[in-house]
Amino acid sequence: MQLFLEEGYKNVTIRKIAEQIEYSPATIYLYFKDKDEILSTLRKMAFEKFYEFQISGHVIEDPVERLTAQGRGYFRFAVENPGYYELMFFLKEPMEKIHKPEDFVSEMDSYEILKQNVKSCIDAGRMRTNNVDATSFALWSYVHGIASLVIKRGFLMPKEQLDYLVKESFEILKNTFFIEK
Amino acid sequence: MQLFLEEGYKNVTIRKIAEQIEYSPATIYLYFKDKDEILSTLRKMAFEKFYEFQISGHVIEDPVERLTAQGRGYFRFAVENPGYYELMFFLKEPMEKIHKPEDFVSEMDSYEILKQNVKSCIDAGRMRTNNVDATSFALWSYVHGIASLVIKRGFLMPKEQLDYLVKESFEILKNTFFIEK
Amino acid sequence: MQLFLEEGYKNVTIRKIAEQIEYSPATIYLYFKDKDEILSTLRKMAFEKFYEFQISGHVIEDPVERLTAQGRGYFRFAVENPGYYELMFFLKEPMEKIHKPEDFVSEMDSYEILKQNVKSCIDAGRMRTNNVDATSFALWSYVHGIASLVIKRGFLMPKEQLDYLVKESFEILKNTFFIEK
Amino acid sequence: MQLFLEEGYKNVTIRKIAEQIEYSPATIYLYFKDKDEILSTLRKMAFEKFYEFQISGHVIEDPVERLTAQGRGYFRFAVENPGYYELMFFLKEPMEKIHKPEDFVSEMDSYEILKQNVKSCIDAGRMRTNNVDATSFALWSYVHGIASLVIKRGFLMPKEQLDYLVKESFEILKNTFFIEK
DNA sequence: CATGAATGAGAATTCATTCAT
DNA sequence: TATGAATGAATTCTCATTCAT
Repeated sequence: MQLFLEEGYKNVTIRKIAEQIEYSPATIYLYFKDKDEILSTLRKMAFEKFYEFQISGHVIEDPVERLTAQGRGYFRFAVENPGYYELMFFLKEPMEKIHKPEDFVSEMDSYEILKQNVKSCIDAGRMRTNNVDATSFALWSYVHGIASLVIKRGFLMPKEQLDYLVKESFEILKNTFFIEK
Repeated sequence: MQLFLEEGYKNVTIRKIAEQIEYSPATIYLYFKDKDEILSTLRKMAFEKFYEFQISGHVIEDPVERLTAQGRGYFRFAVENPGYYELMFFLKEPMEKIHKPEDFVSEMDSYEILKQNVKSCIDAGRMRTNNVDATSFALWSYVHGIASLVIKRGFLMPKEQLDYLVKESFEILKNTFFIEK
Repeated sequence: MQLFLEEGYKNVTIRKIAEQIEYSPATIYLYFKDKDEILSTLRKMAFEKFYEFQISGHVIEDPVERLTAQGRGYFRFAVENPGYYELMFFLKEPMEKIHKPEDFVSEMDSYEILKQNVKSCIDAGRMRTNNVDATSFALWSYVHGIASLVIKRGFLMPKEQLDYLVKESFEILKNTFFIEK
Repeated sequence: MQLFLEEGYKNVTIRKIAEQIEYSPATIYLYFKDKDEILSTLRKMAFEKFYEFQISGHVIEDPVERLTAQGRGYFRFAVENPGYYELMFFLKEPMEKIHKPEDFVSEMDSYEILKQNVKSCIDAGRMRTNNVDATSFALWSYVHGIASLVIKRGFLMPKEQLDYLVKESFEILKNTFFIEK
């Protein structure tokens, strides 16, 4: 994982992994069937770590606050762990061969939490929208979009400007989607 | 480019390019320094094609309609040309070595159009927000987020459901950001 | 052996053997010095099984019938157990290192039976030849040749044609070598 | 080929070939698609060399002499070039993937010559048999059997004894199949 | 302007074997 | 008697790149 995070997908080779962990390449095959299984495992780990981040705000009473916390957590996870995020949402490779539904469990789990939180907000009359599914998808898209641009296009502008735009975007999000108490 | 779009990034090799264009691999090096330069050029081409798509709605009078057209065009471009979109926004490779500002001209050009359109809408009192930069970034994020999820995560749900969520998300976007005439 | 017969020489690996017998690879080395010793043992087993096949017609009174039965048995064994036959007569591998005479005991035993049967036939004045050794070798060659061609080159022609040629070849063998009663 | 003949099939690796020819392994792939294509080519070469051997007695007038010459040529080729013979008749490997009929042309060509020669002998009333196909197959089997035993089992007895048995076997062959002038 | 011929570096994977426990 | 853990040495194959011509 370290290798992946520091050197990027293309540099994750069996040999480099072996070097890193100070074992022989052959040893790796005692624990993983092939390279895909390694990547697939890393992906699962990333989603699990992500899930923990996502449920951390679960205890917050106020639904809007709770949803906001989840969004904030989502964004922070993404920008603080761009490697994980890459693994989770950008990488095509390990996916192509592995379509075992179980591999997408935690991905869907996180999405479920989002939907529950959205539902709470709508039930509490705190959102301008009333369609749980659509709103959840919209919010996910929004935050995922911001995170993606920051990660992949952040270098196009100075950090301060980017931070400002992100902050304001979240402000807009709040103002446009939510109804103040 | 054809090779890239049809076979995906991983299958774009110098040899296959040479075969496709019916020249020898060595010849390619007369026109491009290395593979990165090829990818970088393809990237530029993708952005140029994208720019044309983006500018096509330029003549529309009504600012909201114009902005909406741009958004629609953006989304359609993305889902109809996932190969180009990959090249533009997901691929890390050719970026890493080349940071010549000129390579980002058309990317920024498209962004400028967006900002102009947003400004027109705000000036016409048709948006709930009033910060041009932030709103532009927010809208970009939103649409980019939807497109990204469709492209990279679309297989997680049936097509009809996905289409429905996308449609509703755009509806929400319209309702939350814009003020009806 | 099962592994050998079902998957062919190339697929007999220590690991697969270990899996099959539900022991660890290391355990195998408690019983066999190395892989060659395993193959060599299998070879011996093949020859033993072959030997049983060969003596089965031992009780037949008439010497020609007895010899014919042995030949028929030989051929049937070969085509019905091409795996064993491969192990016995085509495989070079285990031979190269091991030249212990004891490994060839049963091979020679079968050959002895052949010689005895040939001798009985000659003594009974039923063969056109009178040199026991040479005739035995000639018959062995003949039948081994047919079997080899069937096993290794059978795919070159339709099964019916092959069957026909084999049948006729044996007919010729009978007519040319033996004297009718 | 040299490598094959001297070190045997199992030792023919791309790397060793590269070493032998003093080129890099990669270069080999410029001329051959993969290892199978190399082996397949070697096989074809072996059959071509074999064919020349087979055809060499073609000018002999007397049919029995001609057929005998072919048989002698066959046997000599086999024992003098056991490597080639292995490649042609014992090796399973390269065959499995390649079943292009053209690869068996020269194999069949040699067989055709045999059949013609047998036919001449039968027509000349010089054989005890009268079925061209069956007799050809029988003769092929016989000689192939002798050759195979010599190549693969020759070490089981002293050379002189083996030579004696071979000589006598051919004598028997002559006496049992042919009719003296 | 074009390429034939070549390769160094590296990729994933497999296997027989060892040895401390 | 058994093995978990490990590996050195191979294996086939691919790719971007070079350079004399």
